[in-house]
Amino acid sequence: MIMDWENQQKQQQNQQQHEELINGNNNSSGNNGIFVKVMTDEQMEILRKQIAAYAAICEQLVEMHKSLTSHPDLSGARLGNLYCDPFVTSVGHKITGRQRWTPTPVQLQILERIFDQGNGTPSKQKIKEITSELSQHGQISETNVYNWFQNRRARSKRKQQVTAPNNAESEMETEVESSNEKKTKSEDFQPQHNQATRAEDLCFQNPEISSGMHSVD
Amino acid sequence: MIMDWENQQKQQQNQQQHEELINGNNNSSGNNGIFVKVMTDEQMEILRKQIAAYAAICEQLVEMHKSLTSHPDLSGARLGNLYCDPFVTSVGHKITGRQRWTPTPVQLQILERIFDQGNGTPSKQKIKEITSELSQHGQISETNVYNWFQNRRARSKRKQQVTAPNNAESEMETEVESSNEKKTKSEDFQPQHNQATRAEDLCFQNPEISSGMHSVD
DNA sequence: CTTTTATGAATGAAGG
DNA sequence: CCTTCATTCATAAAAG
Repeated sequence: MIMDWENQQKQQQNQQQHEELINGNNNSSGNNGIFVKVMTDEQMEILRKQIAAYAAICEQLVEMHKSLTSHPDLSGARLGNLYCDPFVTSVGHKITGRQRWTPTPVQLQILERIFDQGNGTPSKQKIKEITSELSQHGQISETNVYNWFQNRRARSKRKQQVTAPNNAESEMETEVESSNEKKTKSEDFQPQHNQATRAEDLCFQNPEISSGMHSVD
Repeated sequence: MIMDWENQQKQQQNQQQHEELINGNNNSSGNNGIFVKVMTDEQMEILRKQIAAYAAICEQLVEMHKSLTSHPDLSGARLGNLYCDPFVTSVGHKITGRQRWTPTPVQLQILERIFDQGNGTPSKQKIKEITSELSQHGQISETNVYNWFQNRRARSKRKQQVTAPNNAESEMETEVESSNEKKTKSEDFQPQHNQATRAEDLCFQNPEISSGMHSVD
């Protein structure tokens, strides 16, 4: 469930691998069950609802916030103070200080979006704009943005190189890649047991996934 | 400000569904093949991040309200209900875990041997060779080898660092920050204090909020 | 089963 | 741009 993912994001919890056994739940025919990563319609629907729930919560919170804050000064920068955690106040020094920037999820999404827009050349001016926008979502500098794009491109390239190192002279279909290489992980290594079936593209990047997803049924 | 998350929604990515007909060619006993959605690892990763982003946003908003309103229970409790999703249980567990390469004893032995030979930087070509050799003893990829050497070197170095500094230990009051002391780098960005909007780092990290928000099960 | 540790992998930043 | 390093994250394995 969702919780598991969040736990992963936070700290190490024990968790175990789980592969869905297809056809294991609705059919007892002699179908020996293959292990793949797969979602049934039911699960898709569940996921959709879950995400929709998140979206709804966000909306509600935004609304609540809007109505609750009739004071203009309460918004924006003030929010940062919410995060005054015991660490900072107690030491006020370097304990909490992480020396390297880490993009917030929101920032990351924006960055990814910009990256996917194809304008592979983040010009100096562009960087400024982006930085400006992102700074509304957390501390950031132009250097951070620059580095991010630099790394993003390099690594996306390297990954492609691994994926298709076989073509030397024949030109492949060099389209469709921009949308394809937004993924960030999962390399070419083979898990010891079994590899999942491959499929075409599925893009869940958009929160409006909900409308898209249930159209399948 | 923070809830500019509408921006995220603007990101119109091409999203499409893909249905995989599993066992559709056989199995006509009652149910003629079921449609399921197959997701690749990358897609799973994307989804995971997407949801994590939502989670982070929601958490931030929740915190925000707790502070802005005098009734922390108001927002908190209400929100909890939104998560009461009866369906979650049907998915039950995580859909897919990320898997990682684990060197076989033989592979490990070979790697250690090569590492001890002193060649600190296995070039790309070298990596290929090593990978080739190791693949005879189990599933492996160049990336795995690359990572292994990276990690091996880094950790070997760190260990030395801990063992070596036995000289001039006069004021070992605040130890462990040895690497931090010489961190006179250009702090282009502000080491964030109260402005942080990163859920991973601060108060949101504790499971309490999570459990509060996810009153599933 | 839960907690801890070891380690593969991801990634921001520096160097060239 | 590309490579390398340092740090952090996530998880398989080990310990309790």
